[in-house]
Amino acid sequence: MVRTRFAPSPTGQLHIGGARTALFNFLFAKKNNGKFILRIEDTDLERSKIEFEKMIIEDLKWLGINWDEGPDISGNYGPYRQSERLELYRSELKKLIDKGLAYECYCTEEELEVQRKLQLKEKKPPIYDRRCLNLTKKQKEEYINQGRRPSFRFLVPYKNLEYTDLIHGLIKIDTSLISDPIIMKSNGIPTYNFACVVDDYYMNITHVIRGDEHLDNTSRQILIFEALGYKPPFYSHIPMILAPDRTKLSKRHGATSVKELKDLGFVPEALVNYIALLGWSPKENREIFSIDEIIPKFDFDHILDHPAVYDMEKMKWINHYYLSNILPVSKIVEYIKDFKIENFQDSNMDLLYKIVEFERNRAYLLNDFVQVYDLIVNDEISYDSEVPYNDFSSILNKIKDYLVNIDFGSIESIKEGLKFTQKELNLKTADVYKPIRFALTAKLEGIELPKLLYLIGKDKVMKRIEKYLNIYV
RNA sequence: GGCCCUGUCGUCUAGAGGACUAGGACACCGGCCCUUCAAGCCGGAGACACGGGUUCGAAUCCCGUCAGGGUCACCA
Repeated sequence: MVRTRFAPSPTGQLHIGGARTALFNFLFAKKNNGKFILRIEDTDLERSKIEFEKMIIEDLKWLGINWDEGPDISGNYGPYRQSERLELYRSELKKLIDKGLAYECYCTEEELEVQRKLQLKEKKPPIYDRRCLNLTKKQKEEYINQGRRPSFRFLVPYKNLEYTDLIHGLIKIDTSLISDPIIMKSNGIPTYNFACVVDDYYMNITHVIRGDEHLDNTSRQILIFEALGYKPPFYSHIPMILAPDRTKLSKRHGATSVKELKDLGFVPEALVNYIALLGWSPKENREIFSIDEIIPKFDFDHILDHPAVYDMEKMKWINHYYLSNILPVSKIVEYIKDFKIENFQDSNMDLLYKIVEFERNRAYLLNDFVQVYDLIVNDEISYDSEVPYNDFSSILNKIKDYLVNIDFGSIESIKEGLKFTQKELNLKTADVYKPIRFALTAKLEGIELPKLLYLIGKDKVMKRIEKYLNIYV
């Protein structure tokens, strides 16, 4: 039985890269009728916050990536928070100590830092020199008397290690180049590389799918698996997602967390579709897939092994496609209500539905609907005095006389009315449309004018035009 | 600096030695539609990092160079 896991540390919001890692783990598990596990790696006491865990869980659920076992669901391999598994790590550490494969280290962080800098300065790789490996009992006592608490290091066996990564293929490493990693901190909390191994083993994880940045950790982890006498899982290191400047994605690159993207007006179906296509592609020339359509197609053969730069424009296009072609109007309305929309009253539900119907073919983000909503509901229009369009007044004075007589019953009748007006006044379409739109919204572009008029209604249309005419006499 | 990973249009990618005049999508440019702005439809431009091999034949295999990324924490 295939078992995969997504193991975020709750030290921040769910990142687009993390979301994709979760997605791939989810897809692979589902494809193989396996289980997908959510494990919280909260061994960093300083930075881990329960709020972040909640946010990550919320974002994952919003995306439609659901797990079979996790901190909020019972399972046979729990608990699913590392902070609740401390006893296990300690007993596993003891096994290593008994085998002579882990040793106490009394070096302080400051001492290690000094040594590291020295090595780097001499252009040497910063590797721990094992100075604490053969400490006598007396030396240890002295350190303890000084008030030092030991951390534990894993004794790396020097050899040529080979393993197969499901995406990169055969990987060879000379382990003598690896520093003995600290596996248990002096505060009694395990370190990532240790807790991860212990949990992957005890949770029966068969496939570890994670970002390329963990490739170097893998050799350490396999070594620990072997030292414990456990069989390591299969590893798949998926390429990283890079910012447009080809560096690691970070805050300074703008919206990169799922929450931010959600607040920008992206819809989960589109987001999932887009991130699935970053680093993976199906055989067909197709761009639009629902998560359920991807599951049977998903395989490691089509995961790329080079990083992908993420492109907000394409993400927007996919969002636009879902808004205009895929999602039902009711679903979009639901998302909009969930979205930040000020002064919304349930009595305007009908209006919202109409806006979605009329505007979906133009909208790229949910925010586009909200803007139209505001345009229609808000009668306080602030015309930018800088805009030199006061000359609309004379035309508008003529147009309004025709406008009063137009039948606002349907979009078609409005269209006809406008055409009639335009012909009577011997004007171009633009010369009729632009002034009306500007008087109504203080903008020169947007939703189709007849639709705008229909949604605002004749009364308000006439009032707004009068108001405009009063300002620009 | 050591080690590891990677290099196809600006970006995401198709490509598993001959089907490649290198295909698709976003963005870009042009046209059509509508005598508004868009959307939509049609078309255009645009890439195998470089240099050596191997082979009858290389985007595809090998080596080197260059370039990018990752990593070397009592962070994960």
